[in-house]
Amino acid sequence: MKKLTLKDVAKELGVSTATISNAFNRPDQLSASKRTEILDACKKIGYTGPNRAAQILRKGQSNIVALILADSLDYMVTDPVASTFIQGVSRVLRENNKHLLLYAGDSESIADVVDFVDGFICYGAPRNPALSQQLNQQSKPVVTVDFNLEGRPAINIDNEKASYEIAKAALTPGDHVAILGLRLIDSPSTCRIYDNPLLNVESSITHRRLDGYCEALKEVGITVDSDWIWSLPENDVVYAVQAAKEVLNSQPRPNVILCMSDIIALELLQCAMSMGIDVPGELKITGFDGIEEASRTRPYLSTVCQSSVEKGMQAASLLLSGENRSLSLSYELKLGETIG
Amino acid sequence: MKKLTLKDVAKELGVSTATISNAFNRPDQLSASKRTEILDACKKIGYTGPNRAAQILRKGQSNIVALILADSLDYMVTDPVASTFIQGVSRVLRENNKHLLLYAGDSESIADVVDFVDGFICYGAPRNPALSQQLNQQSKPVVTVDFNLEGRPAINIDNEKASYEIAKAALTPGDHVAILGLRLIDSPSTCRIYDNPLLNVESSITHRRLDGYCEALKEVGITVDSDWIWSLPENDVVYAVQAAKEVLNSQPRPNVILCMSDIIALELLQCAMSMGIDVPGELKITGFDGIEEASRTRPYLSTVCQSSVEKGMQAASLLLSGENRSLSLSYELKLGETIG
DNA sequence: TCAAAAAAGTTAAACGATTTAGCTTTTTAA
DNA sequence: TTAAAAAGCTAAATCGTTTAACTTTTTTGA
Repeated sequence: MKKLTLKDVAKELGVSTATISNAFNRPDQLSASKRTEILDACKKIGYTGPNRAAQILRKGQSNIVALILADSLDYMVTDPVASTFIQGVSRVLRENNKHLLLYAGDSESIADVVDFVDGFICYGAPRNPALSQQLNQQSKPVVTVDFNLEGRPAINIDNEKASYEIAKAALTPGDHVAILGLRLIDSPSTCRIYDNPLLNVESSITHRRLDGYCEALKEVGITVDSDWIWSLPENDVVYAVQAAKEVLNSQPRPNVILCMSDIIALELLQCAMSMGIDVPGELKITGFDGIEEASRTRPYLSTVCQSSVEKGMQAASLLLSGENRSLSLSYELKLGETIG
Repeated sequence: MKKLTLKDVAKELGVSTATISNAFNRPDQLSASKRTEILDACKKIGYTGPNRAAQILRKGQSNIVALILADSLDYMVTDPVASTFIQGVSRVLRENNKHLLLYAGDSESIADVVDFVDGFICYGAPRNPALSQQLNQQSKPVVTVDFNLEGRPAINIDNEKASYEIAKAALTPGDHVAILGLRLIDSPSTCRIYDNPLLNVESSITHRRLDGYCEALKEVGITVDSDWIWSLPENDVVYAVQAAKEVLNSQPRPNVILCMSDIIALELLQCAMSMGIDVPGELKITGFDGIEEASRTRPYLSTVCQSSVEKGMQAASLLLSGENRSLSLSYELKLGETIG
């Protein structure tokens, strides 16, 4: 049996399609009695309401929000920071009867969805820079997180300040310092910077973090050559392990390593311990993010805690509100046992 | 400036709308020369292709697949098992240019999306049983995972057999056994079964697992009273901690505890160790799932390993293929240090 | 009591495409 | 040379709603 349409129902009840439509969408447009009469009849004959596909076309509204994650979903979905972010987003969307479409930041284009979604939340700089452009050229609302898009509302913490502070807390004059960074250069594999040009992603948060570290280093009177800076292509355990081994086997071994994420820091910590290196005696480690696991290790990690759930909730709220203001969220320094 | 429509383009180029449409969708319907001419012109005037919302209505196809997760997204997105499943799904969808809509299993209804999605993947029994009914009544393709829906293709491992095997490996005649189960009864909080009626979710995998345990217990000649069986409402750390404390403080303390998930088992393990209980000397523990963390603990967990990524990939492939066959995936017993 | 205002419904034109059937024109086959 | 087949294109119907504009009926207030 074919699915009923609004037209069928109208014919059946001997009223116009507009009236049926109004019964569902605009109660003020008809008498209460007629409305309940219609709704009851619909239930009886098995009409569950206006077809959503048609509604989307006609109203130009789908109740679907696209969440553009920086990289392929493959990486992102299992990342603890990203997935708690998704958690926050989904919580608010749900409260507002919106639906969540996950979109990979390394996609070719947003053309596939831009016509029907109600808006975008963009989490991190999309791996494919074309997406940023496309996002900015289209007219649906966008909220960016950990990333900036000219003229669009953004949600961030002050990455530079936070990195400065955590670095400052870890550093002592004379330290030999290494930095394990994220996407600082454009390479698909983990590598030391050497003379590679820094990736110029517009207001990338990892560059902000680097700036913060450098500020602190300068203040303490330490210089770090670019070959003591690593760049991992993804915030993933695989790359973290590799980088950890590399840095710990480099001569002379650094006694402070600043990591741009907890994932990296934890892997480094584990690697160091398995090599019998004393943390924080011989090696101090700092992370970034404040994931749960970071407080369960022994010694527990020094890191910058930011609430991803909060970020997600704020992002979704901001998008739904339609306002165009940006938000700077708070963070918290957690000075743990890995810096003594 | 308003967005261009196919009609505008047709007028501009002096051809019919059908031709423009064909240029984008059915190359065989026009000459190659005309096609490139049209496509070039479109690029020039800034027409990016047919409006997707209109396409969805007209074609009845959106390239969107809804993934219904058992519970609220809030719980599910951060669950390691669920999120690796999502990873698998997203990988295959991406390869096929499909998009992923996340849908909560505790939603009121699927009416919001059923009209426009191309199909459903249902991961676990939806918290709201009405969804199962609605899923079965509608005509779009559905693939179920860790859960069965009459007449629909399903993907599972043999939960009963796997549980039987892991239990068998852990048990010795005379053991005092407890079971930490999942959603065995209908309660929003962690509780012992006592005389509560078992939840009768049609072919719930956790009941299968219980059956497997019981089979093994019977064979070894052990009986387990229902008050030594716990039921957690969610596979979440919070409930796991609570249950762990409860069971470890019960008198007489069991010396074997069978857990229906690794999350539960790991929390139990940690709790036991902090209480100074010797594992596996005084207490043997088994888990279920084979999450990564389970192999990183010391002693490492005995569990049933199943590949969630694989499950996700198979589910998506099956859905896209349109076939109606079910799949029984393989699993692997990992007999670790927690059972000695 | 009566004009004006408000309420309740209806009509018909969008929304922006796809697709079938049919009409020309060109190519092929005999 | 001509009939048949193929290619290329168009007109018009359709997908299932929403909504602006309009008509008719009811209510209101002076």
